[in-house]
Amino acid sequence: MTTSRTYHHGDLRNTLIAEGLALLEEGGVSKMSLRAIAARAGVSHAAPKNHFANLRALYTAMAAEGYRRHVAFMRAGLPKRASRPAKLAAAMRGYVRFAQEHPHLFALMFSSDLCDLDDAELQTAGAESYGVLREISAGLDWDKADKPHADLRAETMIWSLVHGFAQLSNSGMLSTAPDGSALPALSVTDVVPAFKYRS
Amino acid sequence: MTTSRTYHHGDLRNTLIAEGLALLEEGGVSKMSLRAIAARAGVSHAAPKNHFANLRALYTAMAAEGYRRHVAFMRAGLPKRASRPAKLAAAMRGYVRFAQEHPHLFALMFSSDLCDLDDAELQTAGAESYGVLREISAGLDWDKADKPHADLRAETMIWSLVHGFAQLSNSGMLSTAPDGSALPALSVTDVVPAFKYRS
DNA sequence: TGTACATCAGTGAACGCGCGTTCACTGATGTAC
DNA sequence: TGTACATCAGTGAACGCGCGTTCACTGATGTAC
Repeated sequence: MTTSRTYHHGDLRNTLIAEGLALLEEGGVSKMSLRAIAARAGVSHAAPKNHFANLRALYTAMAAEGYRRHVAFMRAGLPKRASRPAKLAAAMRGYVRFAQEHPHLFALMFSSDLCDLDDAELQTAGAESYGVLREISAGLDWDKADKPHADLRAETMIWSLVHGFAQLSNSGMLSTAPDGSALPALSVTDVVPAFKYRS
Repeated sequence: MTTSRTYHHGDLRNTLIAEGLALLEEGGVSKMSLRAIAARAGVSHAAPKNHFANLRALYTAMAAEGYRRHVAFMRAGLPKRASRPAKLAAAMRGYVRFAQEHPHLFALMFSSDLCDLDDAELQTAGAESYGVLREISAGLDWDKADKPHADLRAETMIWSLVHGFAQLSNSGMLSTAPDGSALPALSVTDVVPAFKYRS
């Protein structure tokens, strides 16, 4: 947002996405509305119509931006020259750390209630995020590598594991036992099965 | 709902929970409201106040009932006399099948936006559900069983795996590849690492 | 067995609120000549 | 370089809607005597 305001904003589309994400991080889904986001962007609540057909389209664009940040998070922690297992561990930790640091955004990215999950831009961004785990887990050799679809099973296992861990962690279910007592903090990598790579 | 209606309903509390769950299954979270549930129960929308302080309390009671059904689902598929690995596989499949057959209820049960996750009744019901997996994965011996918190790590791995698999499955992300092509259908048990039991 | 009365669990109208959307409008910008 | 004009991207008021909540009320039930 520039200090010298003009009648025309200049970059309202991106500003709406950015302010929407900021509002989401602060207050969660329940605090988001077209009016609140427009107000934060310093614009009347009818202005977004020029850039997004409806609220759902704005949420979808926010989710796509979420995936881009998600990819960046995973890539940021990836050591350049390291063993593949070390890279996999880094990517898994990045996945979970993103979810933990941006719980509301993480939830938005998987919410069919709020986003159009079939949107092309969202699909593209999501595919790139998924691709990070996919690449690293290709050729991952574990107990059932002889069974069909070895690579698919490996990437599905890794993805389920990090995704479930992230969700449960965000629900507070990994830090407190059913009886209410505190649990020792586990990392997602404490919970990956043993494996090696075929190649 | 009885056919001969009286002024006093007789079992409105349970009816509200049941009709709320029915509405949730049919239309998802966005179709739920106090007014809609009351109308479904054949009662004015002020009547629920006598049984639930607010909407959140009703949602929380619905989620608790969800956990009870969740437990029943997992237990229903458990073979009485079978190896522990076979029991674990059955419980995992029950967990995922529940989520797939009741996606909206499953989402409600983990939603801090809608439910009071600290509610005593909800905690009790949730602990029993968690307990099923916990019991079966106690003593599960996998690659890192010598490391600390072996049992905690085992149950966390199993839980993360089934939970993540269920979530991703419900988001449609396990049936369609990033490029849009169809994927072979995997079961959650295709994705569990090898293990044996210590005892 | 009948009556009085407190309590419980409903009714239905009204309230205020925030929402997304619509609409006539207007200021700013870019282009043609 | 100046003017006319189309187009773009805003404004702000108004709309209707569904929501949860409140409130005075009333019918049904249970209990005391």
